[in-house]
Amino acid sequence: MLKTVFRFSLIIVALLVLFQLSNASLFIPSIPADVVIGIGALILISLGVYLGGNMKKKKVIEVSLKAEINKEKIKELGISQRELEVLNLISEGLSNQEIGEQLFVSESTIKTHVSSLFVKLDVKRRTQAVTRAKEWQVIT
Amino acid sequence: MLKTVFRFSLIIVALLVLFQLSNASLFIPSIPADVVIGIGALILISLGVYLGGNMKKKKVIEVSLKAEINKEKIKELGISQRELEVLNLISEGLSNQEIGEQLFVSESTIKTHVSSLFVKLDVKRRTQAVTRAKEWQVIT
DNA sequence: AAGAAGCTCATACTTAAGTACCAATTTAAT
DNA sequence: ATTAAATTGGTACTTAAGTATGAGCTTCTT
Repeated sequence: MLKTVFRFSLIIVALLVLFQLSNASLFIPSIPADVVIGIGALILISLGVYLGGNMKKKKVIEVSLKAEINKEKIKELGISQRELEVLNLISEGLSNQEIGEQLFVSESTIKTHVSSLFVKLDVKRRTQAVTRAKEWQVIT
Repeated sequence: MLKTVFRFSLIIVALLVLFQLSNASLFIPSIPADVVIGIGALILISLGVYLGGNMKKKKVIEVSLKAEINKEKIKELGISQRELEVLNLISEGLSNQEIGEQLFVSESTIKTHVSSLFVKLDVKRRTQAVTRAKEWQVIT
């Protein structure tokens, strides 16, 4: 927001400078008006490139960051908080036992969560679960 | 390339139009010079935004597309063509048997490739292999 | 020609993954 | 307070994954 204000200020300043220059050129014949206009044009184009570039950049970054997790989809699938944790650890390549150790529960519990996840994601294997979950933006 | 030429043509045309306008304003007092300059400035800034926007856009897209596969890394790890195929199918969630069917070889062969891959990627499980391979840009 | 590397396949084995059922406990919602 | 959902855990079982080893075959290089 502050940056936007800053940019508009820049535009205004640039315009004022341009007006001053044009007035000067009209009263000082030693500097041709064409040269002044040319310089002004270059400055304005540069300014436009700067402003436009930043705008586009932000847009792209926002898009790539927004494409992360779809909470509605998770709810729609009925995936619980705990299941989501397990799913993320699966995607990191951990075994059921390792996941159990990390979450301080037994391997049996993890197996229950995993089986439940497979039903909700409609898959048969954990590798499939990972790709499917990324497809559906359940994980990143 | 053609687009670049087109853009520069646009710049030149815009400059010429601006010069004409400025000349006209100097001889036709009914139109204040300030107004002409203001309009010209707006046109130039718009042009700059358009040009700069496109440039940045291309840059970002190139970066996001370039971050795909690191062939040198694959060579460095000594991963063969066939192993790479198997690795990609693993990342898609296929079982050893399914991979064998898809590549018209036995499950035994796939197991051999998989074990070989695990050594090269320094992992113990196929889920780990996928995350490691993506880390190292061996697959996308 | 001989060796190296890649691809293939098999057997035998161990381990992890996944399924099916059941059940106790906790937590959140009605 | 009662129902429903979530979390936890167990047993018993089947299936897939992964390891180890050996071997035949092709291709490419030296």
